[in-house]
Amino acid sequence: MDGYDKHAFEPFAVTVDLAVFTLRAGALHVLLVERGEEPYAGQWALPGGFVRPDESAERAARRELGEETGLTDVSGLHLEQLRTYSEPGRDPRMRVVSVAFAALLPDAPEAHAGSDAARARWTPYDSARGLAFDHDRILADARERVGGKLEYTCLATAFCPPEFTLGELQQVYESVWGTALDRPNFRRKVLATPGFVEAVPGAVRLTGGRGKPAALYRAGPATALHPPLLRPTPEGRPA
Amino acid sequence: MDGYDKHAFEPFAVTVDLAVFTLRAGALHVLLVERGEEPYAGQWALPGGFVRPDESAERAARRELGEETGLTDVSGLHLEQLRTYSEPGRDPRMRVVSVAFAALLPDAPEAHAGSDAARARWTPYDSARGLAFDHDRILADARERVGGKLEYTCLATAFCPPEFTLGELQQVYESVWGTALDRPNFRRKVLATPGFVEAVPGAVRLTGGRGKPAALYRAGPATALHPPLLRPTPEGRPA
DNA sequence: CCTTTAATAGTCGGCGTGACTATTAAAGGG
DNA sequence: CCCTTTAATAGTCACGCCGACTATTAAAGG
Repeated sequence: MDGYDKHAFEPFAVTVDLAVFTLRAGALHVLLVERGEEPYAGQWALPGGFVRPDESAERAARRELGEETGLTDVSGLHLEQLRTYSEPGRDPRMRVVSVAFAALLPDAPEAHAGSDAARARWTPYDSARGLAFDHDRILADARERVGGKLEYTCLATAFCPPEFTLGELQQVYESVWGTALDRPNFRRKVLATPGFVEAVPGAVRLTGGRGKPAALYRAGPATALHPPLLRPTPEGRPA
Repeated sequence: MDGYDKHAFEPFAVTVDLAVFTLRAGALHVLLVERGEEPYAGQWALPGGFVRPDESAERAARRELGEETGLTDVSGLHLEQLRTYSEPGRDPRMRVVSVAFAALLPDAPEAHAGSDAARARWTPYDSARGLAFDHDRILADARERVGGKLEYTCLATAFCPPEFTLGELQQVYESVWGTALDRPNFRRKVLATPGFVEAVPGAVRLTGGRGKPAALYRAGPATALHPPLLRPTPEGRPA
């Protein structure tokens, strides 16, 4: 922040990159766009774009989110700054630093190819490899961050529609963490956390097949989880 | 990352800002510099500077850290990217986005005024208010992040010299969290976590006054804490 | 009406942890 | 040289959370 008059001011391009997650058929999916131009033409990449001079990175990210998903209202969606990637050479053409964001969508509307991309597609997380630039790394960082936030925040409800069943909420955790959870224990934990979810009186959702319909819940006012809901460790990681 | 040919490329200045913490006399201190030029001339600010064209933000932060602290070797110090601040207008002169970092120092060598700053000083955290730009906000975010990381990582040893007592380690937690901890419980917890600390056989440190000298420990190989060492909640925060 | 499916309710033991008390070790003063 | 002081170290106890598991209930479909 200091020394404008002593050092030369070096211009950078500033972009945002978005890791947009959603759940489809119980599996974690991420929004990818196919690049139409060199470099990496024809390869898949995270959606993103330039930050305009009159907007913050957060605002640019939300604007891009609307453009790429085709959603008309993205104001309520959870958008979280991950970190900034600034290695020289991460873009072969010019010096560009990118502020990465993670976003969570309840439903998955069909992707709209933005102005710059050839195509856009929801891709299962496990199939999203070999992305352009350093986007493999960004995507992995995003998933790790979201997984961690599920532990100690109420973020999981951001993946769900306004009214959801506890089973659906559990699927959020299982998909992001990649582990199975015990249903009664999950239920007990969620209901014991004040303000996490609140019951919608009398409302039920048919499971599609047979069996008892599940009760519906809404996201509560709480944002933090005390105590946290820790993901099962495949044996503690000492290092 | 897309659309270089369709949108105008807008240049930004990219800087790093550093929240450098240390412990002095058992209290959390932060490194501040006095601005020599407008705007905010005469006010205190976080140290920082421009990212050069050939370096990443991390590298720029480490370079600035060396310049401002006067330390000859900053390679082993913990440096962590916080987030990026990009609000238009956060600098009245030009469009500048700043990548903020937090750093932890074991000892507190006297501060060297960098090339750009009038003075540099270690300041008690509680007295560090009214900083230039949005640095009040950055500093608060940094403290919150460091406090959180103490819960589930072994970061606390980064505040300590190579060999330290458990009492010193406890002071790290108490200073950053601003709460008192029960000594026997803290000791039990730390020693029960494999790889957090390892005893230095036979070595002791005089406490300065009377009383039994404390045993010395070194930082262990672990980086994560399982289970976490949660800070006492002044009654759970539901919202 | 019976079967099926899944939600919901309840139990039990272990472990981590907060609160607390007791003991030990060593430095410094008299 | 002993005795006081100071702080480290050891140990106890009960509560609460949580993982693992079993039992019951409710409703849809054949």
